This record gives sequence, structure tokens and C-alpha cells, in this order.
Amino acid sequence: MRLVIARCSVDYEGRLSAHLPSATRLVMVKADGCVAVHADGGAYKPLNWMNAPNFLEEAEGSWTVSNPKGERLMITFEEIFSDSDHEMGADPGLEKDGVERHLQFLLAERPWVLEEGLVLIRREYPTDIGPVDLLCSDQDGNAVAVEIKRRGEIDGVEQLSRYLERLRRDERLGEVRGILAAQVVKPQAKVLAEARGLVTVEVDYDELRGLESDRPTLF
Amino acid sequence: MRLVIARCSVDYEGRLSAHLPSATRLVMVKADGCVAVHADGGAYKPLNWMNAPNFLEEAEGSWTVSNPKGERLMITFEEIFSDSDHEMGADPGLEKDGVERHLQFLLAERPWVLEEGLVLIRREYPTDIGPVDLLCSDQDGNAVAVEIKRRGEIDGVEQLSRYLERLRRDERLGEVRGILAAQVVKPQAKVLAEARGLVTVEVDYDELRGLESDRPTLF
DNA sequence: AGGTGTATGTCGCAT
DNA sequence: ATGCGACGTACACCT
Repeated sequence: MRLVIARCSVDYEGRLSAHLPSATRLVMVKADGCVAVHADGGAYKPLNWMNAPNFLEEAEGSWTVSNPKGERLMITFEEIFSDSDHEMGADPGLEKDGVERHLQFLLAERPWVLEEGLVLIRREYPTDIGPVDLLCSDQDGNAVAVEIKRRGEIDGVEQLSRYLERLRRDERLGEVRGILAAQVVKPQAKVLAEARGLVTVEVDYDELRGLESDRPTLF
Repeated sequence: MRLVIARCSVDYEGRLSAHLPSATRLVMVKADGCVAVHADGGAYKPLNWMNAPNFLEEAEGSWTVSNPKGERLMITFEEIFSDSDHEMGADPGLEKDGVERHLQFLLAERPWVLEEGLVLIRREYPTDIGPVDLLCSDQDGNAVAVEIKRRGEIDGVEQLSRYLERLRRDERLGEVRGILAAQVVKPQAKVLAEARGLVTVEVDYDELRGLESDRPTLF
């Protein structure tokens, strides 16, 4: 990883046009070739960047980074304060826990948490506009589509609505109801869901994980 | 901006749990207090981060960063290769051109580009599920809702549909038609829009900007 | 390569 | 603060 501290100005031409007036910044070049220009503030997002794959052309006092899509990043250096290179090697990568996929596995094992008597038919049940998280069957044998979110927002309601629209065309399924399951359901999502005849259920991840300990083979 | 190159492991507890095994990485601390852990690859996104505002507690061989929301980032240093500080000062900030907001201003000034005789009633017309980009009136005095996108995709059609559903409950507006305006409209969006009785219009940004030069006071 | 869905999304604007 | 939509969203996954 190469780190350059320099007073520079930057221009980007691509999906939009952007200009960055002269100031002191960090220019980071990673081993995969991606370039990022960071100011000393403003969260982790760089002011400008260019992802790999790209081509870095290093001229006198200026760099031009171009990629196959025709986007271009130009950095004009006015004064370089530091320019260092650091060997880092490959990164073992991040291990995550508590994302939507985990919630999906947990609920697939225990759909009755969402509604008494619910039984799983299939996880990632395919439709022609994308897979439904869970397709279940209720006590009366009617199909129930479950959309799972970490946070239940308006998008989740739209998504579930679209799936239901599709599933209801499949006569084999008969009546299909919809459940939006999330750790937290926002009020607007609740309102929209109710207006559409959908049910929202809030589930507790830690509690589900506790239940899971009965069946330690899940993961 | 402080830059630390070190072999370290990282744990994050917050919106999810995440663990990062030991490896050599860059730890960046910006003037606003935000902390980011970068590997030597993987675009500009750090492996782990903590945005401002937060509190950095520096102990022997480990940092703990906590924020008011109760999220926590722990960095355990095993070997420090470099630790430097750089004064950068405030950044003048990025100047962008060509985003949706510009398109919205341009079309608000010249709605007749979308349809003969169209007149603006209000930009960002509020509904209880969010603001409509433009509410216009057509030649016959009927209301027309305009949703503006840089790229017209299925989401834009959904959004416009939702707004129309709301607007049509307002009897004062009478019949309300919908137009999706974008620089490019994807085929799926066209199909869905047509099926919903919506009109899609492709607009040329540069051409609009040319028209705009008649009234240079806009920006 | 293109479509769809997730994200510790982040960011900005308006209420 | 919260709600809402845009973003050069990036990114993984699947066809």
C-alpha cells in the first residue's frame, strides 16, 4: 500500500464530473490498484476514488487513473510531504455475525416463531423476479411468503408485495399471505404493510439464537 | 490525520458483530475522530470503521473506540511498523455536477420539455409517504406527477406508483397522471411503467443545460 | 455480462 | 432527531 501525503487538486470525469480544489490530502494506492483521495475528516469515504481494475499513469507532478469504462481521475500534485510504501500481504478477511442471512437460517429452522403452526416449504423460493426468503405453509395449508430484514422499512414491504403479486398467479399455491419479519419494524413500514394486508412481526435475534442452541448443527 | 501501519486484530460489536484476524493493515484516524482499518485491497471501503462522533481510548497495545450509540471497535496491536501524524487543515470540499438534483432544477424550470403545455405547480410536493419530485399541471388543467431519476429503473416506477396512489386520494387534484423522467430508461422499467399506465420520458442532460443558459441565474 | 438484493451502507435534505 | 431518497452507491450472488 502506497501512501502519499500531498497538496493536490483532483478532477473526476465519469458517471459525473467532480472537481476538488487544492488542499493537503492523503492519496492511498492499494495493491489491487485502486486509488482513493482522503481528506482529514468526513467518515471513511474518500473524496474521490477509482476502483480496480484501472490503469495508473504517473507523470511529472500528476497522475492519471483511467478504467475500462472510460472514467478518469486526475490528480495534480503541488507539493508532496510524504510518499511511503508498505508491504501488507493478503488479508484473512472479515468474519461477520448477525446479518440478514443468519436471521434467515434461524427463522427457516423455526418458522412457528412468526406464527403458530407455520411450517417451512422452502427457503429462497424462486419467482421470476427474485427469490422469496421463506415460503411456508400455515395451519390450514395455505401458503405464506416471509420476507426477512434486519430492519423492516418501506422497501421490504414493496419487495414482499411484489413477490406476493407473483406468487398469487401460481394457482397451486392458493391463497398466499405475507409476513414481513424484522428485528425492528419502522412505523411507516407497519402502516404500509397493514394497508396492503400484510403482517409484520418483530423477532429477537439473540432469543432466536438461544433457541437455536437446542440444535447446534445449524451452522 | 494519523496513520498507523501495524499487525493487528480487530473486533466490532454494534449493528452486527465482526472479527478480523491478525494481519498487517493501515489504521487511519481522521481529525474528526473517525477510525478506519484498511487492508491492502478491496476498493475504498475499510474492513472495519467507526464514524464520528466517538471516543478513542488508547491503552497499552490496544485501542477501544466507542460511540454514543453503544457500538464498540477494539483494535489489538501486535506489532507497529509505522505511526505518523499529518496536519492537513480543512478541506474545501467536492464540487459535483450532473446529479439528479440538477436534473430536477432544470426540469422544474422547463417542464414542457417532458410534455407539451406542462406547467409546474410545485417542486418536492409533499405526500405522507414522501415528496414527489415535481407536481405539474397539463394543458387541460389535470395534475401530473413527475418522478426524476438519473437512470430510470424499476424502483423509480414503484416510487411513482406509490405517489400516484396517494395523490389520487386527494380529490382536489382530480385525475393524476404519472411521468418517469430519466436520462436513460431501462427496458424493464419501460415495461412495468407501461403496464401501470405511466409514461416514461428520456431527457438529455447536456441539451437541457444548453437551454438553461438562457437563464443563467438558476445556480 | 446483467439482474436482484444486501449493507455496520453513507450522505444530504426536510420535517 | 427522524424520515426519506439519492448515491460515481459498492458488493455478493445467481442466471
